[in-house]
Amino acid sequence: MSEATYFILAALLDGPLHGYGIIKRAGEQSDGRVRPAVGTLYGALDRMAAGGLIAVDREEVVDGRPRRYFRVTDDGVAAVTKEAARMAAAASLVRLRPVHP
Amino acid sequence: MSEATYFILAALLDGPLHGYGIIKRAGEQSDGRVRPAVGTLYGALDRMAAGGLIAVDREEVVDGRPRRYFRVTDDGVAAVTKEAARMAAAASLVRLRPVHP
DNA sequence: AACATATATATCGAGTGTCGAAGTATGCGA
DNA sequence: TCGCATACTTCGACACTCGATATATATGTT
Repeated sequence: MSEATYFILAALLDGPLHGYGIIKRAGEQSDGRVRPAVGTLYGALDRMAAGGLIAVDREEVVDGRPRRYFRVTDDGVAAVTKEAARMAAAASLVRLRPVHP
Repeated sequence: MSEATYFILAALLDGPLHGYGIIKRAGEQSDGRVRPAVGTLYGALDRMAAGGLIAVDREEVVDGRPRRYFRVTDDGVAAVTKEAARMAAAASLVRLRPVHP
């Protein structure tokens, strides 16, 4: 799983969001460090929808602008949880590394 | 920093290694989950050497086969440490997420 | 003896993912 | 009125990863 995919799924864990909302949420959740580009977002969204990790929740029109809300599926929750464990393990590799004097 | 880059740097933290040794070490350190392909390895090695994260430690010939040992530089240690912190934070995003009943 | 596997490096093309720009459109604040 | 934030889509350029290929030796397996 790519990092963009991970942050997009993480952004959806608190409830359905539309594309632009996901970008903002990812930025908030990472203190501004991760801001997926639009091209990245919609590509990842398409792939994840095809893979069953997310689904279109609903479509609205607000102020004449369309909004597509996505929600994470059970498979998506499982995938992002597994990925978080994998990342934590990878981080420990360096962070908890034995000292070599 | 890509994941391959991260695992290659992590593999070098315990001392200089040659290319093939890095692939094996990455596999060991990740319980077989990460095995960079040769193409990935040499590409990453070139990029990191150009970026000053690693350097050629020495070159040997063992059993008629050449070996190039790489070592991580101070910049490389700093980079991989920073990346580990970033990954741990990203993992916490999902792992320590507040419960939404 | 023949074959597969492991060790070891290098390169190349194919595929995938990421980025930023461009295009389209509205509302709001300076 | 100008610029910025909001909002979606598509496109080309670029970077990264993979696996195959090439080359070569040693060891283990059938």
